[in-house]
Amino acid sequence: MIKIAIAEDHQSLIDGIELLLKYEINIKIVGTANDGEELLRIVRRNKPDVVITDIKMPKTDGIEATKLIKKEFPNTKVIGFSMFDQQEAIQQMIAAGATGYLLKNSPLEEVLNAIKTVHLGETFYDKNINTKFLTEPSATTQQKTLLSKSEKEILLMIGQGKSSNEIAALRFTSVSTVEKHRKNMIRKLGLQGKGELLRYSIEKKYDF
Amino acid sequence: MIKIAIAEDHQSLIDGIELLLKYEINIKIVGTANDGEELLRIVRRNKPDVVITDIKMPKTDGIEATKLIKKEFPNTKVIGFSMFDQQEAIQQMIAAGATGYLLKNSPLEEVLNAIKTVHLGETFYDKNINTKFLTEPSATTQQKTLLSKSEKEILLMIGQGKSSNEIAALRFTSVSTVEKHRKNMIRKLGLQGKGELLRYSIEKKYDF
DNA sequence: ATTAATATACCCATTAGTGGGTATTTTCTT
DNA sequence: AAGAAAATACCCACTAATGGGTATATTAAT
Repeated sequence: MIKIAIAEDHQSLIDGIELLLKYEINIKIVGTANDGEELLRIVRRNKPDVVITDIKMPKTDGIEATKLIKKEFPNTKVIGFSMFDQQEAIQQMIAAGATGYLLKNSPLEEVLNAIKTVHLGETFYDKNINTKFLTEPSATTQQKTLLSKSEKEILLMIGQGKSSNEIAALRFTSVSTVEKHRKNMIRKLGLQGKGELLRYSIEKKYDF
Repeated sequence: MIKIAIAEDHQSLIDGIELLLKYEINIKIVGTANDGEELLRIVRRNKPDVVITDIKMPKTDGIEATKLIKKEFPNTKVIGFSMFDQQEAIQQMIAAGATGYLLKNSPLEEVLNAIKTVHLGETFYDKNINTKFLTEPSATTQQKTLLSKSEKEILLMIGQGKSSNEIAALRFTSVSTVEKHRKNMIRKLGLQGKGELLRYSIEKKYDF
């Protein structure tokens, strides 16, 4: 019996997966969540063998949730689930400890294949994922260390519409520091133009 | 027997709906599509009684598709399907002829309720939709003529990351004019702060 | 323990965008 | 033809963001 937990902010999709797994006698759904915090509670309580989690979720995102799950329960297998073939998101999920990845525009039956595969300890990546970069550590390493912790934190706030002034106040640092981080990010990401950092942070929220 | 067509760019969700409707003896899925053009072909070929369509889709979006369907087949009922409670999107779908609207974060069973309801000629709106504005024509009318032609054109370019300078050059007008249009839009939309117009234009693209 | 990376904070200069005006011409509506 | 709405274009002033520097303390990695 494989115990499954699902986290995904679209209830309709959870319901679809539940329907799919309903008649699988050796698979049981032990919990579903619409955000990362709820997922964590379910995992701690029901200790599933396999977790399927969306990346973009309220409160705690899938990447953070995966890190925490793997830290507490290293034997629990995690399968990432998202809209697009976003190299960065997939890399981060794998770095966080996921051993499977599914895309939402693939047939639902793939969920079943993925569950069975990762439960055996193997990796499962959706056919539509460009797996080239997974074997090329060069590109991977570059991308991985692109943005630092503070930079990501600031980028998130930029995406929430906050100005450098507001961000500085919230972080108890000077405006110059925030501006410095902005400039460094612009350089690292190869952007140019006034609104481009804002655009980048907004689009990142949606593209996975 | 109610004949259904589904258009939705996430195959997994289509599969979920198919599973749900599988054992409904008086409902039959006559076709599924991942974009608007495909949906049109299915509707012309199989003449479904009820169409369930996502709004944000490749090629032809759900609003356009609905207009074309209702033009050719006025008796076909259309149910809109999208992520969020976006007033504007819902209004446009209703204006295009939809008589039902579902949100993706609602339980999948709602799909069944919606199909049965709209098939009877009634309207069905998801419980989580704020339906106030549907009964208040004042707000509706205001919104419809909010932005003028030039303003929309400029807003689109802003969303593409163009600066006022670039927009002015592309439109063969002065920068002051573009800036004036920006200010008018900011006033009309009730925005404030530097990046907010950019954010508005970007989010408009994604939020439905 | 030493080095590398990150976070902190400032300097100066420039530009894009915003806020608040006015005014003229063009286009649409009736 | 008259009036309303939209598009055009400018004024002044202000702020936030960017580009390009430097410098020091703190953290992380080896």
